[in-house]
Amino acid sequence: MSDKPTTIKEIAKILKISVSTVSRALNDHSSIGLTTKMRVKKLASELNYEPNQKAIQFLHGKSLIIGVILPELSESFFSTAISGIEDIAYKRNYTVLLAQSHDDAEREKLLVEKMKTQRVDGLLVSVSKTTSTYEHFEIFKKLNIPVVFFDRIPPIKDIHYVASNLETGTYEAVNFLLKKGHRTIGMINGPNTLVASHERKEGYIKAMMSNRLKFDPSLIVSCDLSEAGTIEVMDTMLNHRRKPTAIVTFNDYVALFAIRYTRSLDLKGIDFVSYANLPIINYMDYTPIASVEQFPYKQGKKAADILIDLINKPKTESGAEQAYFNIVVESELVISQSK
Amino acid sequence: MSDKPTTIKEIAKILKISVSTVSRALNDHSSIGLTTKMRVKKLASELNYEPNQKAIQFLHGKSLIIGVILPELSESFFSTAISGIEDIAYKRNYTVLLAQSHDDAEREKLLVEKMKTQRVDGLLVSVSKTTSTYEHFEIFKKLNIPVVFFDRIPPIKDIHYVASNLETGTYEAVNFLLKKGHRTIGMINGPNTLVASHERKEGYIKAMMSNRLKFDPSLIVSCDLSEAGTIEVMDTMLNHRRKPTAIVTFNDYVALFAIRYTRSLDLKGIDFVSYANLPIINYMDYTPIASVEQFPYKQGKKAADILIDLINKPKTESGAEQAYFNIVVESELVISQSK
DNA sequence: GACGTACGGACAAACGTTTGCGCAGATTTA
DNA sequence: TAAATCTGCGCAAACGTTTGTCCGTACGTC
Repeated sequence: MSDKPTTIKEIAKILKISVSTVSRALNDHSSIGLTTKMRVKKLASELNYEPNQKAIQFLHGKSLIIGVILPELSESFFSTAISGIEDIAYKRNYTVLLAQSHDDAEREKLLVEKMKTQRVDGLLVSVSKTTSTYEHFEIFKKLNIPVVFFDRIPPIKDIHYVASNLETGTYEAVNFLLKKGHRTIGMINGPNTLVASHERKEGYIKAMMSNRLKFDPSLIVSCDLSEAGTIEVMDTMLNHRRKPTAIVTFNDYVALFAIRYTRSLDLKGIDFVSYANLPIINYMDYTPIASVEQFPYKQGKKAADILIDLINKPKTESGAEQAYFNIVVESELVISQSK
Repeated sequence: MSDKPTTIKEIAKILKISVSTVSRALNDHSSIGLTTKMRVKKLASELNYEPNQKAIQFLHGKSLIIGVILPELSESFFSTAISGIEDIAYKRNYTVLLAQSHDDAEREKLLVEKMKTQRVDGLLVSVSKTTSTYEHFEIFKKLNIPVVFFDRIPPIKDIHYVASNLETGTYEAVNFLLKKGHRTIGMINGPNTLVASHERKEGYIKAMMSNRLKFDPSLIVSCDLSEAGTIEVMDTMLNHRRKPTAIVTFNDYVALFAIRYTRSLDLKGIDFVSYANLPIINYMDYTPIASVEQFPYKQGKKAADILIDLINKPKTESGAEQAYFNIVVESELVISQSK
């Protein structure tokens, strides 16, 4: 009784009907009589019958598992995203096979292998910072397993991805600062290799243009995002012939470093705007006055939805043009509660 | 070629040997000749053969999946824990089926159902705050599927669990403060209903006792952990006839609230010790001088290890005494880098 | 030359489920 | 009344792998 789970066979034997009839009855197949259906369902629930998912998945050649590879599970942005991913996967009857690369390209490669071995039906990836080659994802294309990239998009063509467009939010951010009266706005940007850096820059430029202001490229500086790097570029900024009265920072960490540094210099009056990565920022004293929100939860949901859509999409005939999802979740400026 | 994955059958056909021979060859069975083994393995790797896990799992009646139900994936403590869980699961060839209850007892019940349907081999649970009945876990006992509770332990007997003992860390914390010369140490504790509050209190008392100091119960105050609540109890503390020179706070949030409040009052010289929940705390200016670390990553690893051990343990004969794992991960005081 | 004994490999069953096909009996249609 | 259609159900194959059993060949022993 409390040993092995009930199978469809046992039900068939007890009811003295065939296994196929039981199966069809449980699946409400039209060719089964109402009375038979009732009898089967009744007994099934009495015996606590649960269909063996493994058998079904095996039969259908589907695993109902989506692989998710993220750089760091403990980072707020990603753990929020995974929350969205899980919610969608759950809703659509998929299981999440979770793994983290710890921003290590080698480990990422291994994980991709593992996902292949586990025969995931689809893969959701936010590539590690150190990943520079992308052949390991090609295998999935060959196997017809959809891959959706998420947030950190590799610079290759013909891929599905979901990412936030930081241009919009940046545009709003700079606009906001201009409206507040700032005229010299600095930007601590990330490495030029990142798409995200480019978007920030574009947003900045567009905001200046649409306000008919001259764009001064020297006010945008690149930074490796470390504390030392931040301090270095802050020095550059502060010694600039046009010292900024407001600074847009690449992320909350950079903002924290920069704010701490200005305060250590007893500098006041510089307004900071950042990009929301850290929930805790709300609990702090000296924080950016506004923040570009990227909605990781929403992004995660969207990415999972697309991936599962792709999995269930009828096969494209070979040669047919494949459509690639390039979903952009618009970022948005959120102004901090004044305290 | 690039369509369906290679199967053992195809290898057999190409090599004109039987499927079983191929299987045994790949598994290094002793009854297969060396030359055959070589030929099989060579072809297998050429064809990128990967054993179909679903088929194997199905055959063995094992899913190789462990279910993990946590209250909130986006909370740092839990996302760090899941990181540890995943690392162990990965290492031991298990897959993590992840779900979050959002601290909702109803949803938790549903998830437990779902896990049963998915036929997980084991379940790892940190119960939701609102869970008050525990029958939904009984089913697993009946089905002989091990359940390991994690961090948030339900108040029932005969269960496996892994949790941290905050008493040790608290003891160290208070001791540390005493050694630093503090004699009046306050504690902002959580609701009395929580086991965790009790452990903190015990640690506090033991530290005082072992230093032959009088324990003043009025120095320990209960708090609802909100900002308003924190400020309220801080007022109580600060107006206490014995104003504390050091305060142990229930968690980092409370510490932040309290520190912010003292600074808004221009109060200096109070040392804070907290319990580590937030990684970001390291990036901040005014932080606790020390922190009781609970090692969620380590806890997660331990819990996953125990669960998988239980899964693979030979069945206990009915009637035999079942041993329950009650693992306590000691908490530990970590002193902040002086800056 | 009859025997035991390795060795290398094949055969087939089993896991639980779905599903195409076929086959009765009952009902409707011509 | 015979033929066509419908209804309800059973048979058996299939998914990929492991594993117990059996079979044939070659070798060595008495």
